[in-house]
Amino acid sequence: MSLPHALLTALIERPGSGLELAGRFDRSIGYFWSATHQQIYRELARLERDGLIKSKREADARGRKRIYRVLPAGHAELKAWLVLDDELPPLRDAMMVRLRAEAAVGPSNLAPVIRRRLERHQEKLAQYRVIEARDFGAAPATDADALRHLILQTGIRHEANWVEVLSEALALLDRAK
Amino acid sequence: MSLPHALLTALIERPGSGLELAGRFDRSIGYFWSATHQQIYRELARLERDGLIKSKREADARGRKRIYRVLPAGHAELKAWLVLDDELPPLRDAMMVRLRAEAAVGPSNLAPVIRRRLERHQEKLAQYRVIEARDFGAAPATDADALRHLILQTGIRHEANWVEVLSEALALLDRAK
DNA sequence: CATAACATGTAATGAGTTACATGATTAA
DNA sequence: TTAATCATGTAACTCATTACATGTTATG
Repeated sequence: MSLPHALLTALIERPGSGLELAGRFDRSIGYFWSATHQQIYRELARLERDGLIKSKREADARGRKRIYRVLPAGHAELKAWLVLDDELPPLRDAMMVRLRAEAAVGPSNLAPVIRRRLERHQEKLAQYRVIEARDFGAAPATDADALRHLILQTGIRHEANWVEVLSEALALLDRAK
Repeated sequence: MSLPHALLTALIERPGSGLELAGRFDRSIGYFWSATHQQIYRELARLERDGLIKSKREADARGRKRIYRVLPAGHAELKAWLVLDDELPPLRDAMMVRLRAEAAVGPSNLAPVIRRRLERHQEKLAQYRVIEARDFGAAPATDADALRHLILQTGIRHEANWVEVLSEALALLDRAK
C-alpha cells in the first residue's frame, strides 16, 4: 500500500494535478511504483478526504484542473510511514515461470520471446543511462541528490541483471539446439 | 496471470495435492511466484473445471486429500502460454518509495529499516547459495538442469544486487550524519 | 481423548487493471 | 466547427490477502 505515500512524496517534490502526476509517474517514480490515472485520482480523493492533502482550482488553467498540495498532516504521515518495515517483495516475474515451464515440458520456441524481452531490458537500461548522464553527471550536490542517484542506480543494476540473465538463457537455448 | 501456469508446471514436475503444492511454492517456485494456499485451491478448482488437470482421492491418505495430475489439454495450454510475450514487470518496491521520500522530507530514522531489510536479503542470498551448492554443485546433466540453475542464479543476482544497493544506502546515510 | 498437524475450503476486503463516460480548451 | 488534447472521473472485473471455518488423522 505505497501508492498514497508515493503520491505524497511526489507532491512534496512539486505540487501538481492528477494528470500531471500520472505523467510524472510514467517518467520517474513510476519506474519503481507504477500507477494509472484512475488509481491516482482515486488515491488523491482519498488523501484529500483524510486531510493529508488539499486541492485548489487553478485560476487560469484548462477545464476542471485541480492542483494538490501536501498539508502538515501529510508530511507527518509520510515521515511516520517512512520508517516502517515491510516484507521482501516477491519477484513475481512470469519469465521465470516460463523458463521453468520450458525446463519441464522440453524444448519449445522460447528463444524469440526471450530475445524480445532482452531487447526491452536493453532499451530501458539505455534510457536510465541517459537520465543518469543528464541528472547525475557531476558529483552529487546534496545528500538527497546522492539518494536519488542511488535509486536510479538500483534500476540500472536491475536491468543490467536481466540483460545478463536473458543473454545467458539465449546462449543456453542455442547450445541445446 | 501466471499462477495457473506455475501450477501446471509444478504438477508436471510432480503431481501432488493442494497443500503439498503450497509447501513447494514456499520452497522453490514461490521464490519467484508466491501464492497462498487459498489462491492455490481456487486455481486448482478452476483448472480442473476447465479440464486442464484432474484430481483423484488418494486411497490410503489423510482426510480429503486429492492428488492432481495434468491432462493432455493442460500440457497443450502450458506449451501455448510459454511463448507469449509479456510486459516488463514493474519493480513495485516500497523501499524505493521510502528512499525517495527520505530524499524529499530530509533526514529521518531510515537507517535501522534499511539495516533490517539488508539482513533479510543476506539471509535469502545465503539460502539460495546453499540450494545452489546442493542441487547444482556438479556440471549440469541436462539442458533442463542448466535452465533450472539459471533461474536460481537470477534469484541470487537479484538478492546480491539488493545487498549492494542497501549497503551503499547505509554508507550514504552514515556519511550524512 | 486431547492436541497437533494435515487438508480443504469460504467470505470479505483491498489493490490494480480495463473499458467507458464526460466536459473544457485549443488549434486547424 | 470539428478534431485533438487536456482533465477528471465511474463501473466492472480480476487478482491477491486476511481472517475465519471445518473436518481428518496420527501421536502422546
